[in-house]
Amino acid sequence: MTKPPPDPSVDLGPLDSFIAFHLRMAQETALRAFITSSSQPDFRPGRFATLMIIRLNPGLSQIDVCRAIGRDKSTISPLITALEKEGLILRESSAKDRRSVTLKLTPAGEKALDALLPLVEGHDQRLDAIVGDAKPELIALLKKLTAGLS
Amino acid sequence: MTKPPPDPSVDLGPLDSFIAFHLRMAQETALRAFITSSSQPDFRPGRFATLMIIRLNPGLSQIDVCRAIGRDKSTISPLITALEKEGLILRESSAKDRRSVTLKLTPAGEKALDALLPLVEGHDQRLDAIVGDAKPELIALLKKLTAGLS
DNA sequence: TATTGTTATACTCTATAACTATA
DNA sequence: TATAGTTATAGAGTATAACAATA
Repeated sequence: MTKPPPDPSVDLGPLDSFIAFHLRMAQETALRAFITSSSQPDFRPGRFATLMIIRLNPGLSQIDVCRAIGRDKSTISPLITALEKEGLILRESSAKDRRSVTLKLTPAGEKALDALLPLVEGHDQRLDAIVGDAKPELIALLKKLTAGLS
Repeated sequence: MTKPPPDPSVDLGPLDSFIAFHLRMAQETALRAFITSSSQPDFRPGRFATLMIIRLNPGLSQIDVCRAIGRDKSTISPLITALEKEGLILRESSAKDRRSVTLKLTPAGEKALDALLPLVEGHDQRLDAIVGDAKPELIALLKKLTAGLS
């Protein structure tokens, strides 16, 4: 059976006034909606975010990517390896620090990212439509939470 | 190595204006902060939410719990089994529908939940302090997202 | 036929720890 | 000593599918 939709008829008590609870519900629901709507089996938010960050910050290292998206280096390693195998990114060892690598997109990577962008934008427009004018404030609050809890 | 803190110096481009991205960052950060601060190995948000919902809605079935927290029944089953084994909840088969069970807390379950509550409240007060007056609006927006995407 | 609950299984995401190589 | 990256491994958390019992 599939995951049932949330049922507001149940009394949530204090849960209903917890930011953390609603944060989780919204995030999970949004992720699920995204996966369903994209229907691209090989396409997960982490892939997109990584490609985008590399495009915008060519030459950064893996550890920089980790910091940007808040993951450990061991989490990023296999993803980077996969993207390289698929010919979407290039790794060169850094001249300055030979422990680290510099990352950039290949032309194929640029193309792949361009193809994904409308998909992601389409999804986020659904979210935009739901929150309406409050979007800037919502994003500001979410950023404050992320920063304030780090 | 540990997960590094988010680094705002990286250019996120369009990512920075995606609700979904910040939703994910905030939720993950909040979860991590919660686990760190509670430092109760056996205590995870899902356990707390389940106990609380059963307290407030005694007599509901497992499928009702699933709907309330947006999980599949196969996800809830082992959790309910564990809570019963620990003597925190009681299951009786429903008189009305013998396929389903009715759930309620035992006295030990009430006590366990009471012990957990301050921990959870303490954590959410951290979030409250960060968002300040905007809390009601934030929760309203998150609920709208959850409802609108279901 | 549909639903409640269980179970087996698998998948995704994540981190820790131990390692190499460099700094 | 500390950091960048790899790899092996393990642990949450989740769902799908098949099933039994019941509706």
